[in-house]
Amino acid sequence: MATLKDVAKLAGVSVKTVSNVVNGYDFVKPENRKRVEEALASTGYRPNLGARNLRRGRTGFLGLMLPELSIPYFGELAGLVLQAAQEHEWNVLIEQTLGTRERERNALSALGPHLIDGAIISPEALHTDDFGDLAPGVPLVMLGEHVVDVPIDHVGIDNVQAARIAVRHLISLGRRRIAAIGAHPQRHTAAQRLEGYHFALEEAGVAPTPELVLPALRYHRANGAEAMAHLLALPEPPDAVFCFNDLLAIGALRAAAERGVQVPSDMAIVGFDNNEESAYSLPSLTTIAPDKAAIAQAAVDLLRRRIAGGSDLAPEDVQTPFSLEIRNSTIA
Amino acid sequence: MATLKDVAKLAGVSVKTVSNVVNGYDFVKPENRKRVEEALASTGYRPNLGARNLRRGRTGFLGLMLPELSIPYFGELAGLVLQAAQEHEWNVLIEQTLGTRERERNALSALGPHLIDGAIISPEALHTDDFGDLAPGVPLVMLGEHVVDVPIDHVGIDNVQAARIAVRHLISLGRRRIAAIGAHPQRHTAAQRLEGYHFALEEAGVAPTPELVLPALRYHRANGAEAMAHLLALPEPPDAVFCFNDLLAIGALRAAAERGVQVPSDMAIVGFDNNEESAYSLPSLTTIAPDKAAIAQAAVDLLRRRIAGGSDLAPEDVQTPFSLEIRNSTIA
DNA sequence: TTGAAAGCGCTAACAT
DNA sequence: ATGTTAGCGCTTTCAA
Repeated sequence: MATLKDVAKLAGVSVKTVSNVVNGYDFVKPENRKRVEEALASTGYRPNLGARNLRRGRTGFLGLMLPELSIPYFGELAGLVLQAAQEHEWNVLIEQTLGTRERERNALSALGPHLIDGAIISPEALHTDDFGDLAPGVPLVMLGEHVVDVPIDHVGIDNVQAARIAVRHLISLGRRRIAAIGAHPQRHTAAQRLEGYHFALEEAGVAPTPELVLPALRYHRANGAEAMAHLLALPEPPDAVFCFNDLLAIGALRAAAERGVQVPSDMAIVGFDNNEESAYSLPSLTTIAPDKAAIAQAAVDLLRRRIAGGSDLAPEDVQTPFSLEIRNSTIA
Repeated sequence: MATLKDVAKLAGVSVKTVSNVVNGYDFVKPENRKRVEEALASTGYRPNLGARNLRRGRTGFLGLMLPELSIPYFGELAGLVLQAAQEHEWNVLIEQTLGTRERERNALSALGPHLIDGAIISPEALHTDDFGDLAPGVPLVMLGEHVVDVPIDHVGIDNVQAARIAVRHLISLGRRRIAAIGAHPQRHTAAQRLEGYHFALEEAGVAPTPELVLPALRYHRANGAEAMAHLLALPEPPDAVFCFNDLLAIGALRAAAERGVQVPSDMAIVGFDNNEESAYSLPSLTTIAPDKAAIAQAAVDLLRRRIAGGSDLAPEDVQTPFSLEIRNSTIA
């Protein structure tokens, strides 16, 4: 592998001149520039990024901490973050945490400042205190969950409002016995979506029914199926369900089908996330569709701002748009 | 950020001794070891990986080139590769190509030897010649597609056999008019699966019907729906379809449902990949289930072997196991 | 067992 | 406009 020195020797100039050419410094004698460019081409020179970054004091990497790539929402999001980062010549290092606090803490401290210039994190179980032993100086952007008392940048949608719109849609369809699947004692987003759910019920004058609010330990398809099975075994089952994500909804859809419950006539279902698969389920899923590209873009932009601007900037909270995607799980 | 030097000064020893402790070198005087460990702890020292790797001549990174993280198969696979790589203290750098030759070539040359120790690539459109201008010296493992005349390691399943088993399953169910969705002029795996399809028909004494073999430009849900719509418009539609991946099958499922065609009674459907979502579709999808964890593991192992052993080793071809997952899209 | 020092490839301050 | 050189933080050879 050719080094700057090799190229310099071949072109008969100093490393400085070669470095100047490589880095697009303007003031190089045309003749020298030409010789250098030829030498560059003939050696197939490629800068050693490790060395460059060592010298520059940056790494060229962004960290992306998320629960699991196999979860559609995160797979889709990660793809978009990769694209947004690529536009600024950042490579992205993905760290999977499986949503456990233990691994989230590890990831947080593993993302040392030597390895990355900044990180986008999508925590699920992290506590406020976990940010204490964090390597300082690593710019962070938090996605989704919003741990309020940690002063870092945040990108997400208005979960309360989104949930409210989802449930309002069910109410507009004449449903009154509306369940919720996905309550979770620790998760902030769960609390917000639950709040939106209650909000919508209240503004429609529907009394809340605690037995219709089901928890979900994890937000996988199996959990949704389980919860729906439970609801259908109730003396008086609901006529609609708002699921806190699409996977829960897909699971609910299956549990309903297995029991011969017709969706949407007997039971309307709304999800959250707009996974690609949700447009193809049978019936297709009505869901809240966050603008994932906007989330990825905002996260990368926020990181750039903070890497450039330093830690004295006040933490920002960017709200990205979303929409309600109406499909056949609520309207035949 | 504390450096080795800082720690050495604090502990009153040389950097060498600190380095010895950090790297687990055994022969350090217990007393010094203790002092160093204390200094390490009190400074919160973290090695600068860039510097370490610069010195060691390795980077600590693995490249992973794939079409798109939002495609479930690749999302799931990427997650498993990350896990396998983590066991050997490798970070993984993911490069998305969207399956275009252009971007696959770029990715290949971008994965310079300075950046990564080796790469796992899952090409879709790459030609043999594209490997020519490849930075040499970068150990490569190819997944899925098997460009035969490029001498690099390969991991995959026996596609011919898998397809044969899938179609044989349909035949065992009494189906005789069996379509295939996913033919593609350039893709090697498509050719193999088609071969297995023909193989199974032949050994059952079923005459092949060219009009039942449908191409798919891309392997997305929409393409499957389109192809199925085409098949159902035929004067004599098939009674079964073998789709070259699960996304095509999910699309086919939907197109069938939209036209009131009952699956599996009127039409049996088999997929390929065993995406997580396929266990939850309605009906659930019978599919070929490759052992993705085994693929990820084998790829990382092969890379380790080659990074250690050099380029003189003969290219290996590892076949990983798979199974036929029978669900309700073929048997009610 | 440990210290001193070279050097990985690069950038940039300084000198010319 | 370009050459010389220090030094980023680390590992490792050589000497002691």
